[in-house]
Amino acid sequence: MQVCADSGDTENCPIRSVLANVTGKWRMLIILALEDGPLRFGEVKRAIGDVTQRVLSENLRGLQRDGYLSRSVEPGPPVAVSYALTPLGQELLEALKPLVFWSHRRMGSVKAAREAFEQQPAE
Amino acid sequence: MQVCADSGDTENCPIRSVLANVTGKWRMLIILALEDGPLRFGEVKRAIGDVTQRVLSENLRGLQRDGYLSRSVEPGPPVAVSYALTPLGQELLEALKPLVFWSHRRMGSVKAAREAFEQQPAE
DNA sequence: TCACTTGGTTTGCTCTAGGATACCAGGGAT
DNA sequence: ATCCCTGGTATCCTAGAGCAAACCAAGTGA
Repeated sequence: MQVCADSGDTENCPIRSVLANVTGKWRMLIILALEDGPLRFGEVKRAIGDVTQRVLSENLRGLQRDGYLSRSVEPGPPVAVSYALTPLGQELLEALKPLVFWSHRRMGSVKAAREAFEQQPAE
Repeated sequence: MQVCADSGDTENCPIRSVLANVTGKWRMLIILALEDGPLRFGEVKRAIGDVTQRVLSENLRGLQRDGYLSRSVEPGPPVAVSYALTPLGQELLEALKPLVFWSHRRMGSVKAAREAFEQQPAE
């Protein structure tokens, strides 16, 4: 495969320089939330549920910075700010899907492994 | 798609309960390093490059806990401990590949977006 | 004038992943 | 006796992600 994981070439390792910014507790959730079209700030917040405004706006800015989503302000009476996936963000979403589907199918196996491991730290 | 990202149902959200443990700075790298067969502790460390023993053994334990890899000790004169992907771990690797390939192809776009964003915080 | 909405920012805290360094145990080799 | 090899563990510390709660600004409506 030869993807990296070798030599401390952090700068040119796609995992370290790209994927590291997709991890974190919220970013994947935000990208998935935007799958079906643009959402406003409050809608994203409601979709995810338990994220604070500060953390959400931080993460949105981070995703915008990496080019995954765009931010547009429509200055109606109550200022409306909406976020949408860019083409790059949609590509990322597609690349992400196999992983998301897999985790959905295998969640049970992982939880079982977890419990099994907890019970026998013997040996 | 309907994968979660809605309602604070953390427990049954595959992203939060499964994928959150694959993130972190080292775990993907470890899984990729083990793609071509079992490796011993020192070999994993050398493959990744700049990880401390403490952090590496923590992460290996975490991946073992979730059932992605197995640990086997062969008590030769210098004790040899080797790690290998389990079938579950290999499935995870397959699900991970599209994302890894994508990040490899698009690393340039992401870096460009990053630079463009830094230069115009105007407006 | 005051309260309410949306979409934030600011301050200050906590919690945990990760980092540096040292030590340990079993068995060589010298 | 002493030092090296393996694969760790023990301690202590730092930095950054995330949290809570307050504040802010523009506009609306009563």
